[in-house]
Amino acid sequence: MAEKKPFHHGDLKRALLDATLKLIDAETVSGVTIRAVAKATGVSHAAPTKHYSDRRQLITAAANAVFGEIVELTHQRLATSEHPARERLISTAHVLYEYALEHPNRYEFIWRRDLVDHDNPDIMTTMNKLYYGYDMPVEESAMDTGFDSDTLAVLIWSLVHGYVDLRMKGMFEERQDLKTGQDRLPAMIELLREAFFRTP
Amino acid sequence: MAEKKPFHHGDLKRALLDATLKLIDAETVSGVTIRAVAKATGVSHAAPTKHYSDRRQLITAAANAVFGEIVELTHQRLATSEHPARERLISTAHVLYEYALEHPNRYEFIWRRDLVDHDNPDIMTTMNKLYYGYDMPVEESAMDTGFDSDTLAVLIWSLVHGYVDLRMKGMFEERQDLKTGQDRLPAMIELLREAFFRTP
DNA sequence: TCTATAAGTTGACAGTGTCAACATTGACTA
DNA sequence: TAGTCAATGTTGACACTGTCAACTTATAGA
Repeated sequence: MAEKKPFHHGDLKRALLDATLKLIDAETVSGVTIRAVAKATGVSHAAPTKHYSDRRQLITAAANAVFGEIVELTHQRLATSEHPARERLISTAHVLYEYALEHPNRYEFIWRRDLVDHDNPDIMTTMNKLYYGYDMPVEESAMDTGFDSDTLAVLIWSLVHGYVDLRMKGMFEERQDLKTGQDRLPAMIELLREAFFRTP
Repeated sequence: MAEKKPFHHGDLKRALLDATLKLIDAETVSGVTIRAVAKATGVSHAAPTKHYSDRRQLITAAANAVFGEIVELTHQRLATSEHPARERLISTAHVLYEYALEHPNRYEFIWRRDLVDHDNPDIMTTMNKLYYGYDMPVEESAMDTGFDSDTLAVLIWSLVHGYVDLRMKGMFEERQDLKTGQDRLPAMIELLREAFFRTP
């Protein structure tokens, strides 16, 4: 019990990142102050600046970690999902959807332009992996249905992101007529299935 | 030129709101500090607290003004749009889209839960007017196409909002394969037209 | 005319990010 | 093995923020 505080932390950079994610989960990204992260890691208030030059850099690193998780889950899901292209496409949509519902605070902050530097090299690398995961089934689906693949990709992305975003913001709960059905994505997916994938 | 500063401003509450919107347009919502708004209005740093108890209340008032504008535009557009329900529905989508592209900073901040109190009575009143504008053509379209109207409404909202949101965040510019087509909503709308509105 | 109160001002406080100056440690080199 | 230097951490300071209490000024109504 004598070994209290070694001057050097060992892996402070990683520890700061973990503390940041924990704070985001617990009290949204606005709870992430440099000083709070430092305190949570048991280190002086200015120590983080030695590893992350900025608050923005710290939060950007956290966003990169989150995007990484989503990439991982997407690739996993694609590896195990059914063959037909339309089902693979829908699977990728569900990954995003489920992650957002399970980690709302994380899903919210990764899109904050003021807090996350989306031009950061690491982020861009992660993003490309993400695109790769989504593009594959999109291409297949497009060939299947005869629709323009770019448009189809943007449509799926927009639809899922938009629904998740608005839902997290409580838009749909306010409406009396929409109050009942909480989980509306399945219905929307079904509607898309009918619309896009019915054989003519 | 002698009449410099009357102690009472006259309509400071309104002036503060205008200054807030101007700041949002000029440098995003993060530029809206109480003190900056006060200075822009030529008033002391604590004066705003007499009209808006909080920074949050001030920004909420600004959001209410923006939602009001969107309501106004929606109703205008519906009054002049073509009769077929599908076209009226698409018109409402375009209102949101065009407003967002013209005033990106405004469209961005109105959804910020941490800055805007969406439970505020004024906001809720404005929201209801907004829903009313969208619901009317949705109902008609649903009857036209045989799809569930709630699902259709959520789908349109989600799609437009999602596209606008992701586009503003630069998601689509990063992709080499999507770099060319900047304005992709028309194509998506066309795709929806084909998918939903083709007569079976 | 008097007075309560709405509307503004001033000064203070704690919390924030960030920087410069200093202290400690460990790794590399001679 | 000794010595040095860069990396890592600490401390103290600064300007800026939102917010509050205490004070001042002007206005509306009795």
